[in-house]
Amino acid sequence: MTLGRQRELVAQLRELLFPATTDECSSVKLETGESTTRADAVACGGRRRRRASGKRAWGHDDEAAAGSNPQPRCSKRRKKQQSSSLVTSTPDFDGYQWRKYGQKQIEGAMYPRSYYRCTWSAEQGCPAKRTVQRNDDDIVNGGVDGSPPKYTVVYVAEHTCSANESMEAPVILETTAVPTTNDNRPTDADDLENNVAGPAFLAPPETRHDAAAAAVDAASSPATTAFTAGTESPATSDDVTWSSASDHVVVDDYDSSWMFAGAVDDSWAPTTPPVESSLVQDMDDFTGPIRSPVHVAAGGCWTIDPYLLLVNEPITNFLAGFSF
DNA sequence: GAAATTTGACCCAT
DNA sequence: ATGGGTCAAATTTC
Repeated sequence: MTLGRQRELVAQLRELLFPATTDECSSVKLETGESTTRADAVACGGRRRRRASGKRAWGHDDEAAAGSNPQPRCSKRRKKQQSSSLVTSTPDFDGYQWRKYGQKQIEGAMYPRSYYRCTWSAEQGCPAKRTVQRNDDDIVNGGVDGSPPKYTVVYVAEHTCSANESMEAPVILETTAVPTTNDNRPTDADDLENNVAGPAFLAPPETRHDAAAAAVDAASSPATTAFTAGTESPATSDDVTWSSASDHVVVDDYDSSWMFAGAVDDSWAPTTPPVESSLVQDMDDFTGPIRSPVHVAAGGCWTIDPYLLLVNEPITNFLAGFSF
């Protein structure tokens, strides 16, 4: 593979992983499409729904809701809005913090679709949303060969939230469990911790708990574990079995896991041999966030360090995990 | 008690 | 009429 080709693939990957950071960081969206939303539809009379058989008396709800929701829903027509989608086995690791606001069983789909909006949608009016749905073919591919389940993630609208935690902190694209102590890391890694994944981005305990479920979920891959901070797992872990093989970092060329595992290891300890199992934390022992230096600041946006991507060769294998 | 998630109802586009 | 997206009360979790 030529360097140029690799860079091209890196650019594509960046688009996939940061579909919302389009202004400075990207200009192309892969697999773009149209989706609908009411969130930013035209202003109108502000009609509000009323439950026919509410679980609670409504009476005051119109006023209360109007007070809590400064931008009452008022659309008469859904506005077409551009979206981008990708297929990934690690849907959580997109660098933003999301709050789930709904889940629905989709007609003809085996798994429900989860709806998320930016955590800062209320505070900052960020319109970004996404849906996550596990692919149907997981029942065939995921359960037999041990490959992680794939999720189709559709992003709608771009983040307008300012330089808050979601941007200051990078994507936690970690797929390996790394001790949170600094003992095993060089100074530059410490800097990365402080600057890239500072305390501001540490997920609240409950979120980390959910992320742990995601980790277990992603751990269905024989080679890796996954973890994130700030997002919750769209998948349930009840259909996942924990693999003890995750105790070891193994570069897996099947999906994205290989990249982050290997890349992280190389960057966190550039002068040392590949991480040993002793450096990898058992999920059972995991108590803190996992940080990844895979993403670096570039032009005000968080992006992927091309070097780290190029550390490992089989990038095409990784990219094959996405749908183009 | 606060925050996040769950879940059934509601609403709109097709 | 129906499917999909959203709301918001109830529930769960910490």
